[in-house]
Amino acid sequence: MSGTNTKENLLDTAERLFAERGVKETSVRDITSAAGCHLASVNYHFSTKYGLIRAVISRRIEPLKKRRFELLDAYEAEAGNNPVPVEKIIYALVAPGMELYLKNPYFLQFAGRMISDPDKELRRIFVSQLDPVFFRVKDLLRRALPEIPEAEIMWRIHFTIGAMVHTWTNHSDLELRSGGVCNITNEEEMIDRIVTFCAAGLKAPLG
Amino acid sequence: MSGTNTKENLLDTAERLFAERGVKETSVRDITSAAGCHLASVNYHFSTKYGLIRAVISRRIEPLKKRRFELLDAYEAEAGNNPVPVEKIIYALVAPGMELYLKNPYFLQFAGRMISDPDKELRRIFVSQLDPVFFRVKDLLRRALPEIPEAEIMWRIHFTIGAMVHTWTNHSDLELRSGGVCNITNEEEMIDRIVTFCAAGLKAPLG
DNA sequence: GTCTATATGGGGATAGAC
DNA sequence: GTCTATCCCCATATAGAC
Repeated sequence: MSGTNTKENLLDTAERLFAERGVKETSVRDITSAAGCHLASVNYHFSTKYGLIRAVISRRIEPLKKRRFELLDAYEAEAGNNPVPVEKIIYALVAPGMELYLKNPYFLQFAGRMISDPDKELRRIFVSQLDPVFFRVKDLLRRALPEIPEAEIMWRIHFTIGAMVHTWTNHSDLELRSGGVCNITNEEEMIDRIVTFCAAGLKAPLG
Repeated sequence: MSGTNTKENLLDTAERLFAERGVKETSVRDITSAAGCHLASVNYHFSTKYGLIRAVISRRIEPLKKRRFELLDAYEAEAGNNPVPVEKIIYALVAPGMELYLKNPYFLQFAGRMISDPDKELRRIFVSQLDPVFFRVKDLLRRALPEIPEAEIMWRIHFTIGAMVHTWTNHSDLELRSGGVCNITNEEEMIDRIVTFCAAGLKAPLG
């Protein structure tokens, strides 16, 4: 392994092993030997193991955020002065993750776990990236659902994120439990499933 | 620390530290020194660290399952030959966790993370305990929602579990994000919030 | 049952040759 | 940029005195 490939190679390998075994459970030795390069290369390219973790995350999370904002921008332009439909707002939140998941499940399996990681620094990387999306979605939903109080909207976005993340991390348990019936074959079908469930929840009259 | 108190004390302390820092991030030394007893006591009472982890889990998870079944039994008796209302089915799934969470948040913060832990053995402890509840809930929901196909029902239970678990693990991030507006003060209010959202999602016509 | 001392292994990081 | 050898720390687990 030589040249600039080493860096990408380390990022790919670390991403996969972090997803399969966990961050703490994956040693720098595991990563370098699986990547076919040498122990010191991690410290050379990323200074510390922590630096490698941060690099694995930031490589994917920025494009994800960008894609969500692009979709929301498009829907808002399309709606003109009308509120953006709830389904479209949720679609913009859910679809970019699902697209990435089907191309490469490793990152989102890993990210889904990191969102509730006890390590505050690591969790903050995700939470702070999700913040702008959260508030944009909240403002759009307030216009679409004027009869639901703001606090309730925020809770319901929280539940939506929970349903989405649980799918990244745990859909294979459901596949097992259902005897293979509940599997992710079709991207749009899967996105629709989440959007239908969460949009109905978001619109629900107060209990 | 002497007598049988040591064992309970170790379980309580481990539960708290596992929730606050994570399992892998908490050493046996951390636990014993916080509990005020000595390093070897963990191996004496639980053989290994892994044995302690299993003991922490099984102490809470069995009563939780029992409570869910009790509620479902009561609702089913009450309904007679009619289907149990969707809201009550979801209530039985969600309420026992929320009750425990407000008495002692540590276990469910920890459990919520373990549900997607890469360690298959640990994850299986939860998944296998949740299995009977899952299938019971599924069967009751099929009767309550005959127009929704079984696979779709299972996906929607999966989303419900995601919303519930995300609340155990991440509601404090939402509290922060919302400037303290979204907090868990009232138990019944919080349960209603989840039940209203998820019941609407479960009943949603196919998209 | 409790505690000390210690065995044994694996971890991250670095110095310095190439 | 790459690789070896090594430093040093912290982990789990155990032997054996009390």
